[in-house]
Amino acid sequence: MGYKSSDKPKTKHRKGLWSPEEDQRLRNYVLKHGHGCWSSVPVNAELQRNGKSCRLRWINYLRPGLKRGVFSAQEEETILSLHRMLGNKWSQIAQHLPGRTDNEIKNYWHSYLKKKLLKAAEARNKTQCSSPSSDESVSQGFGLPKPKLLFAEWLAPDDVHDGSFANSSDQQVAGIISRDEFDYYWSLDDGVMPGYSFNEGKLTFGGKYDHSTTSPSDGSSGSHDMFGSVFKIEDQSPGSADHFIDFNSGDDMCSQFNISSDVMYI
DNA sequence: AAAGACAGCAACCGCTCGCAC
DNA sequence: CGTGCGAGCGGTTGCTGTCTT
Repeated sequence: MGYKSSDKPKTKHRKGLWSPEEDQRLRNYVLKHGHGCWSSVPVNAELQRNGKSCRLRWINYLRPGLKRGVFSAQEEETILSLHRMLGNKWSQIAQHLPGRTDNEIKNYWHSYLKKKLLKAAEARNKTQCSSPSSDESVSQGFGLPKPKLLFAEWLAPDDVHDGSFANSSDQQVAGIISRDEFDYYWSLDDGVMPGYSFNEGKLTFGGKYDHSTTSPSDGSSGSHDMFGSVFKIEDQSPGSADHFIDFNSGDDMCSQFNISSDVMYI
């Protein structure tokens, strides 16, 4: 690995902060020619940076349509909801926040949201340390508002599109979908989901989370790996077929989501 | 006013993945 | 099938501005 000193590439790439001139060069070049192959961008744009650095600068700072400034409460809640589902998949989270970059979201998480979660957890632990049910604090997601996951299959199209369902459904569905995430954030016996039960790894409602269909082929699919499971939604209308979201399929599960406001539709 | 501590953010680094050969 | 290369991602680092002592 690595080069002997005599074999090192001749080009000395600049590092550190970008100057306004460099930004201007990169912006002009990409807007005019597109980036194409990033490794050729610095050469063509006469920048003493490497392609990787150019790409990052463009994506995180120069790209048109970027939203700068503080995150709104709605964006914050979206990040929290998605992070509970996806973990540190910043690029996937960023896809649901137009104008925000993965780097920005990641920084925001590390500098603010993570601390906020910890504080909330501490506060909850303090208030509940005398309570007999310590698990409850965990199942309620550090005291944060529960994400609202709605299954579009169940909704009238109008409801899905105008969001009215979302505004009236807080007591109908609130939660997220992996089994352990259920354990973690979803209090199934707290009455918010009448008619739903969770038995032997199966969530039974109109649809069910069928843990028995989990593929064991990938040993890495631990019990905390929602992607190692198949989420099965049974349409409640007679004669209709079951629907699966197969987290083993390799498909980007986010592509199957439609997020509107703070509500995620499947 | 100066120095140290801290927080936020931009950028770098190392790794993985996909693709072409 | 193995190798090389480019792109993309996530963790980490380090710079800079602000706050505290």
